[in-house]
Amino acid sequence: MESLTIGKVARLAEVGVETIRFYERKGLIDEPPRRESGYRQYPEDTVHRLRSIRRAKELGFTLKEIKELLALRIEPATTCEDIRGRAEAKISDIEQKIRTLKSMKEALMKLTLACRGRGPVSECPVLEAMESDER
Amino acid sequence: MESLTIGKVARLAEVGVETIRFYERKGLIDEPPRRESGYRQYPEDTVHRLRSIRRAKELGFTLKEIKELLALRIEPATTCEDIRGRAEAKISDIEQKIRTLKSMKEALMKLTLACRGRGPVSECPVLEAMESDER
DNA sequence: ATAAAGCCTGTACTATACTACAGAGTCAAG
DNA sequence: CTTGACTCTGTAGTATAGTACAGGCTTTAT
Repeated sequence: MESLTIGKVARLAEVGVETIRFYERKGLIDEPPRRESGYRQYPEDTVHRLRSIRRAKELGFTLKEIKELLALRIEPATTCEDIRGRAEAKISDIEQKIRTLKSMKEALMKLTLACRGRGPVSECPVLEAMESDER
Repeated sequence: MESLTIGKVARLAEVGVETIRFYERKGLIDEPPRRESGYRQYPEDTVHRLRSIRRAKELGFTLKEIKELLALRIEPATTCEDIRGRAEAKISDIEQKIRTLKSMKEALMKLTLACRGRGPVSECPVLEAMESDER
């Protein structure tokens, strides 16, 4: 078990040192043990957690939501019912996101085809796609 | 062709009046014509545009990106090549998002199954999924 | 005709998610 | 054993995306 300084973790996870301390304050990562000097000592898997957070962020989840997602693993098994409920809610959330992304993708593909064929692109299929996804 | 006041548009699009003016300043929606009194007069399709913007935002696109997406329709046909390039870039972007969302969804489904079966949920499949999606 | 509701500009404030110091102590390579 | 890179806490500043007035004119319903 190697242990890493904050700077090393930052470099490996491709985030800023300040970001790590910020996430710690926000409860997204655990407070790591310290040496006598006060320096934080991180286990290697913190790097993965940070990368996970970054990825989830790119998907449009807020830090608050990400915290919830990550919390699903550490909750005691006694609240299993609740965990399942929350996981299922996240699943429909994700499914909705996928559906909307798919229709946007199709719209964009139509657009590129129209471009390829040199046809007129007066109407906006992107807009259409996003509009047709109303619930 | 009905024309709508800002308040009506806001109600129909389910956004705030201030948000519409904000989007106008940011160039996400066109400056509408005004009456003599200075009141904005919107065409009906502004409502759809606003809903589109809201949906794109939920997918993790920033206003800047949304502006780009919307701009794809109004660019003159002369830059067709460029439009196609940008559309294709957005498509791979979207595909990546979909892939990551799918693996998150699968992870969450595993989690709910584990819960259903009352099995131990010590490891975090959500985290795993997000981690295994590294490029 | 008058009052409530709506709209105008402009500025200021909020939440989220960082990012950047300041000032002081710590570590490690030559 | 020093010096430069690193870390600490704490506070302040930035970008994004709104949100909330203030003070004043306009519409509309009664």
